[in-house]
Amino acid sequence: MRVSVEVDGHVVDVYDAKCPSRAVLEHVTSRWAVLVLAILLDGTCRFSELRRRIGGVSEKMLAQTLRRLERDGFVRRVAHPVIPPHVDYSLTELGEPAARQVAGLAYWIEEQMPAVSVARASYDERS
Amino acid sequence: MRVSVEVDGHVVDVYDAKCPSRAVLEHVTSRWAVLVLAILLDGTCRFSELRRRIGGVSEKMLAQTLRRLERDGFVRRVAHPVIPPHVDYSLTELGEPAARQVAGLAYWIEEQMPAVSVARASYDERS
DNA sequence: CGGTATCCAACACGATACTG
DNA sequence: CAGTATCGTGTTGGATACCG
Repeated sequence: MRVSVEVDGHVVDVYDAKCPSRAVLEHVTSRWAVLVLAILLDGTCRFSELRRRIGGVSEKMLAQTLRRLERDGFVRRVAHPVIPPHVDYSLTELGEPAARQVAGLAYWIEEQMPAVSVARASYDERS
Repeated sequence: MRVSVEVDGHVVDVYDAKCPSRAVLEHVTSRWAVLVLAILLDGTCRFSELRRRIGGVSEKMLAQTLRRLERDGFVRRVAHPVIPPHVDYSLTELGEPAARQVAGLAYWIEEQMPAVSVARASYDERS
């Protein structure tokens, strides 16, 4: 099963659920990954600072998100051998353009919120 | 709770879980919405054709995804009053740039898959 | 501080059956 | 054809407790 789409003169193939790139896309656009990437655009950040700035994320989910992004090569994890522990997270060369696109989408959506509200009001009225 | 990020000279604010734009972002980047938007970039499409081209999506989830995108103003639904029913889905003026960004990200990720594989191999080896 | 392990609730999702 | 309704389940995700 293949889905071919043209974007800016390029052909995009989105395969079925078993396509590996679809999994990566889901990692990057997942609930917490979007926010992690956006924050890391600001620069290196520690675990607990990420947790504080995102707000509402559990330790478990943040750790899971970070490990997945690290494994895919978007995030770099540097653990300093000190006590108490000190771990820095930052974007890799691969992660930065990803973060930029994701954050760009977030920014664009925020700009469009008035239009979205209008559309919703219109939809809800018809129903 | 506020997260400020600079992207291309703009300041992006990603608020906490109650921020309305965060919900819209999740709608647009959700599992099936990404694929629906990508396909609709190709042009108008009927319900069953969407279902066929995506592959692996249930009627329920496709309907739910389409309704959410329609309500947010990204997708236009046109029902022709004929028997058997004929319903066309297409992108709105708001939906097209959204679809372009999402599909662009999907395309970019697919390009980076070799790098992702290398990163994964490296990560898995260290563990 | 920066996690992991465990448990449990909510819900996302799919399968199936049914309808205008 | 284009859905809706209902049900069952598997995964997601939060809370809590604990560890190096």
